[in-house]
Amino acid sequence: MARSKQYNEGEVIEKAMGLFWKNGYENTSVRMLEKEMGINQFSIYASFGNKHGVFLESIKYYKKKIKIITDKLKRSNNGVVGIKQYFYDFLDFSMDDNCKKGCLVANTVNELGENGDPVIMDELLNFFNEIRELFAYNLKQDIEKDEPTIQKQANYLGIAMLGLTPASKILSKKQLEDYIETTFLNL
Amino acid sequence: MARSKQYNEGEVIEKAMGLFWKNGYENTSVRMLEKEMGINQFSIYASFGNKHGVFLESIKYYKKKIKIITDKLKRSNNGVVGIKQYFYDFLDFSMDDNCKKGCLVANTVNELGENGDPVIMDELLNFFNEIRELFAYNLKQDIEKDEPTIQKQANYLGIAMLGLTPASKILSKKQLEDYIETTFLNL
DNA sequence: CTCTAAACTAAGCAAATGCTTAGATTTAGA
DNA sequence: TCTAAATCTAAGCATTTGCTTAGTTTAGAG
Repeated sequence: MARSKQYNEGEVIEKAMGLFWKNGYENTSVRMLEKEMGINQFSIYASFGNKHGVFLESIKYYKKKIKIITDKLKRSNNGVVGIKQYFYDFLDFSMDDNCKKGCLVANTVNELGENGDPVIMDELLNFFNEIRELFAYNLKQDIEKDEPTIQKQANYLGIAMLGLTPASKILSKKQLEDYIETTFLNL
Repeated sequence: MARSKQYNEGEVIEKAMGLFWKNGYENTSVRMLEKEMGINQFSIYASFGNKHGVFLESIKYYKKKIKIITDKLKRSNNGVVGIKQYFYDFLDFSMDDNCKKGCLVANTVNELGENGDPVIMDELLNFFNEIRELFAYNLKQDIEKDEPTIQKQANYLGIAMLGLTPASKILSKKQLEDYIETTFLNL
């Protein structure tokens, strides 16, 4: 009946996500997206409505991408040892040819703060809570821990995870590794 | 000989810092600064050169402002107990009529990343190191600790401090307090 | 008081922003 | 093969960005 799209929406969103991850929301312009995604502005607006829409899809794509390491943690059965491995896996995940991008979710929380769009902020808080619950699930494998301890430690590890993002932007890998080691010392 | 300035540079920088702290660098426009500082754009450029200059002065002013709580830590003689109090003091410091602004330094690290202006990034890294050294100084008061332990713990606490900023933007005060408690459990 | 040098106001600059629209191009079904 | 519908290109829209400049006001030395 008519012409078909000459691009794959998933593929172009992956590229968009890369830009947002590296530069943040405001510091990524539609012109930059156009160039990186390899399609015209018209096509961007036709597929995703507006810049906000491209960003929301990018967040979803990020979650899909990070699923590789969260699934690994889900399969792990070592309690706190598995979570510690998750921290190291995340360091690799967030490092892209020596460019420290941190976590897209943490970056966005930092940029938009509490004045950010409610739809986006809700998405981000949900992501944080999923990770926290996953930590709690794994901590339960350490049989000696009671429920209040598990919840406190899961919360602690969630925030420690968030902290890795600003830290990774100014510190050396050695310092980050020392940090992870000390973080898990008293659990 | 000529007209004198009708504003105090320190006073207007305090207001500028408030905006940068709340909104970040890119999300604060010169028009917004003009309004908040209460002076014309011409005066801004006459006093500080450009937006970048206003921001640098704002960072310096922030350091001066946070000195109140770092000085308190310097005077403290309780080792790790004093540092823990510093964490709580910082929570109060960064909370402004229920608006969670985090730490201006951490915010900027997050926004600009490693692509940020070298002069600014240097200023930020210096600030982090000063805090880390202050932590080390206080940790030395705990006589049972050896030097390598002190350095690792100081690094750990510095990053934990950084993490408080993204965390404060989505989590409750209770969660942040739990986090601080767990952070200091095994030090 | 006068005069000059600095500080003021406000209009305006080019460039970049998010988004739209007019028109050419392509493709699949009649 | 023709036609209609969806895609594409690229120019252009109003607004905002950081910064400048022309022209007025003001204060203090002589």
